[in-house]
Amino acid sequence: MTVRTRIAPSPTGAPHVGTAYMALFNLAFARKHQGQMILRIEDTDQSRSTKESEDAILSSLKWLGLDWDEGPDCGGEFGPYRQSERLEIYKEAIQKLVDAGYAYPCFCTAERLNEVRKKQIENKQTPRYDGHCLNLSKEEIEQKMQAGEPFVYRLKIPTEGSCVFEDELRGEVSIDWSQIDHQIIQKTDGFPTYHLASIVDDHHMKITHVIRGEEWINSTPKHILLYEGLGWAPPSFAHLPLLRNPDKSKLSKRKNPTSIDYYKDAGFIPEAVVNYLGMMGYTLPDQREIFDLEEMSESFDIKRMSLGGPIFDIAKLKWLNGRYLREKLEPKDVLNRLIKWKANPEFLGKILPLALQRLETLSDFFPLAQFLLDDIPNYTTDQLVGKQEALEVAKLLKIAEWEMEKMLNWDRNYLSQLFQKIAEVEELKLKQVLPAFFVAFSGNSISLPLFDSLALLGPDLARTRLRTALEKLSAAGSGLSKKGLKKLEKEYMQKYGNRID
RNA sequence: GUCCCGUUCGUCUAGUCAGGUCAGGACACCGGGUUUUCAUCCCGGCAACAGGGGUUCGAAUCCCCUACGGGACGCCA
Repeated sequence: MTVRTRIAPSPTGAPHVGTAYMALFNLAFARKHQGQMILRIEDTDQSRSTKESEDAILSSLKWLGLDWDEGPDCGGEFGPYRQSERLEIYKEAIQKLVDAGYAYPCFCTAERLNEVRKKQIENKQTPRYDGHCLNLSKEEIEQKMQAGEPFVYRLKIPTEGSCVFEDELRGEVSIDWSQIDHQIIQKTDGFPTYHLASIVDDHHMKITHVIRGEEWINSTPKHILLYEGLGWAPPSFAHLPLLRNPDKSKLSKRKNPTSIDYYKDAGFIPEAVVNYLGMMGYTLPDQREIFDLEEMSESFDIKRMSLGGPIFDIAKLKWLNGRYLREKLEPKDVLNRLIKWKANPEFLGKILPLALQRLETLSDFFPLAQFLLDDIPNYTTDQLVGKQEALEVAKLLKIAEWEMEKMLNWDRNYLSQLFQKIAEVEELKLKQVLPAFFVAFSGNSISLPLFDSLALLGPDLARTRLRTALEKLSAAGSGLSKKGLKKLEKEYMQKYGNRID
């Protein structure tokens, strides 16, 4: 039997290093066993999935050199590789599950479900569907469906006993069925949820080994049950540890740059990033620390994974990147990388119009442009705060961070509108709002036009700079307190609308 | 709250499966050397088996309990 693994990113945001991490290990495993890795797009959430995100994820993984054998871009024997194009297959599976008594329609409204959940939490129970629609008669179901009532399909969970499965890394895992919710497998919009779609696809795409994040352990019983209901043999499961923030929580963009694009923009080279990810939770048998995917694959043994969640340490990544630049690459290669990165006519050409009026000699150019080439510019907290109140500055920075997350398009126009809006809502003049941002983004109170610069800087570096500024304020004791942050968040939601993550 | 998973230097980890070398390496940090500065490079140092109980001649390693950390509990994935 050919080993087949997969990565299944959801195209709902920036390409995440966690996706790259999973891709790397899936790939190493597949390569070791002369198998294939496929890439499948899990776009069953119609409201959040975007083509832009899908393209960004594919191109980031390619940049890293983590390539797949079958996928939406290159096709393959078991396509299509985009779940939104496989709806008929899921419909069929759901019908099969209903017929076999493993799934049932549910007509409960969101309001009722919220209420039930609220009560359960109050009573310190695990929130779980109460089985209300399980008791509907055939006639009732038919009547409701005929009347066009919206409904979902749920998975029927055994009432007693437990699900025991084998995790390749952890051994036997046992979870009581009483802990498992009657998972929705088809939503009101007719789309399947992740759980259903992924197991149907894994089966049809002949996936033999599901290697995924630890966050999925608790839903594995649902998946096993789905396999059973469909009469299919489940693949083997291996749950890898999750990458962590320095505070040990799951890696998140609030606390750490998580976008692969950030590392690209900040001047890391793909080989070093991949190598670094490979040493998170894993060591080669001979303990060498410089290695590429091929070397890793040769000796790869998933059993060597260590299970404690590794903290993503940018300092070590930088050291490793440095070693690549001076040991693995020739100077001419470094030069080529530099050119490909930002030292090219396209990029510099975009900066030039912004700097031109400020030039007396050519030598004035690079100092002005420097902050667009830097990872993080240098400045003091005093410079950042200027003549304003430190706390006000912190609030503005935080609001901008939240607002930037809502941006669909990263261009000058949207950025300009963003700051206009903040000025308006905060009842300030734009020139009162901007000084701190000049310093946070450029390291200087005098700089190139802000919005144009930000457009060139890109969302990932921009966000990191905001976070750095906020951290500087906190370190100086003049940042937002936990309480202050909560209050600000509340005010923000009133004045600017909901936040998105 | 309930359940699941985890726990070796500050961080990444080797050693655990087949109990028996001063618990090894790397990052960071500190000190020294090379270098006109800095960086690189070289040398040295600091620093860990979460706690308790068992099993054993012997436990980081096997078993149990506790603590701590993380994750899951969505018509998200």
